[in-house]
Amino acid sequence: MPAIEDAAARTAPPSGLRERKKRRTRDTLIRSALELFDRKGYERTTVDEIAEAAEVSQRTFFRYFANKEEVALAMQTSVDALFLSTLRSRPPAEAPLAALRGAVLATWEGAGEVVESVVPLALYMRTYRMVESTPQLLAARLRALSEMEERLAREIALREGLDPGADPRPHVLVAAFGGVMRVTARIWGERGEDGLEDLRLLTVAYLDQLGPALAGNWRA
Amino acid sequence: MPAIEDAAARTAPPSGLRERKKRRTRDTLIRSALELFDRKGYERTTVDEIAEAAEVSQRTFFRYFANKEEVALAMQTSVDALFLSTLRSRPPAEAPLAALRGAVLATWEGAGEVVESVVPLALYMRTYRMVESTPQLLAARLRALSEMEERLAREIALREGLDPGADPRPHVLVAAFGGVMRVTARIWGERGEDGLEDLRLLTVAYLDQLGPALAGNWRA
DNA sequence: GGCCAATTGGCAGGCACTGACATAATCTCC
DNA sequence: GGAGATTATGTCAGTGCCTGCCAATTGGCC
Repeated sequence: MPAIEDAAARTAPPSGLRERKKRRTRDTLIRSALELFDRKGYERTTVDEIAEAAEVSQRTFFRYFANKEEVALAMQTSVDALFLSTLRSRPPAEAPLAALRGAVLATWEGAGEVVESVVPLALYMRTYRMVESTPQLLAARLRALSEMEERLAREIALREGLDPGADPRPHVLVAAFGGVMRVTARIWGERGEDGLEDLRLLTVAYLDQLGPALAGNWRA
Repeated sequence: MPAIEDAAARTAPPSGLRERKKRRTRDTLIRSALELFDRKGYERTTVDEIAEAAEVSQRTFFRYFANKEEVALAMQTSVDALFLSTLRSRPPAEAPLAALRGAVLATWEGAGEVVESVVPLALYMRTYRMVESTPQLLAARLRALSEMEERLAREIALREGLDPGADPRPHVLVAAFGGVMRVTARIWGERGEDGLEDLRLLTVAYLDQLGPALAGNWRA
């Protein structure tokens, strides 16, 4: 059930009845879980409750998701996959940082559809914030992002025709980029704004500060 | 048991017998845990085994550490605290990034002592690598680093006389810096080198790539 | 309809973690 | 140096996450 398979399953047309049913079960589990989390909080929701709401056994839940965290992060995982494929389709002439920046913004354009096919967008946004404020979920999310960065670095190295094992720049760039993305996510979560548009603006503003922030002396 | 208290307890001279005994129990728990983790692996070590090795009840273990992850990361938490205080004692004239860079290197100078007072340095280094390769621990570690970054950003803002809520630069700088630190930790972990010196060299090399990596076009 | 493979449910059990209460060890003050 | 307050520890019972195992059900295919 890694992200790659999810993306494939979501992209490929559902072949038989079996596949379609699995997809439906999975989506139902996600929707049930996120609604319960939203209503009662993550920690006070048990896996049994999620399974019951989705009308499957607890055992089946764990066949779809390795653990409780995974279902909470399922939609973000989908968006991550979308981001990666968006990056791949960026014009090769773009500079690395520009490509990353462009890919984020483009992803958030199309993310709405992907999300809405499973859960209401508003619920997703509340989940996004819940992740930021729930220690266990934040930890899991950060780990997922760390794996994501590894993939991004490889992608950037590929674009630039570099060996990612030899040249540090892809890793360093992606690390800096990822760092900024996390800061904006956190700060956006702390503020009360629900809108995706606020998140976009914040991201752009912060990304544009990367250069100035690294400049030697701010007081000059 | 947050990092702040630990640092205080470790710095302040143990007042009474009670305090000394608590410190000893805590250190014994850490040592027992890290040795077991090193020998049998993190997941295959139970809290009961750790408690037994330290000759306390399981319940007592959980009075010293909120969870199994915490004891695994205890030493890194101490080093983090050392890093923060090292940063505070940096000359105010230093530019932000230079201060961070200087503080890391200085910290690793003094970290040996802090660590050795509880566990052998070699065991600590193996633990460091174990964290990188154990998903659950890595997640917890990344979360701790994220909190650390928040503190660092406040510290940088203080140095520069800025309002961290208004000026994005402290957060952005620290995020980029933290990103690079994580990349070096991961890459160092993937390679086979045990030495702290290798980690130092890698860190310096990667930090120096921050500027070039952000430059518009690498192929120019 | 009937065989094969995949999916699901039910159950038992391990392990992390918590609340409640009793016991034992330190501390304080006289 | 002992009584009483304070704090640390142990024991026990219980909850919830997660897994292995086997039986039952369901969809794919001839």
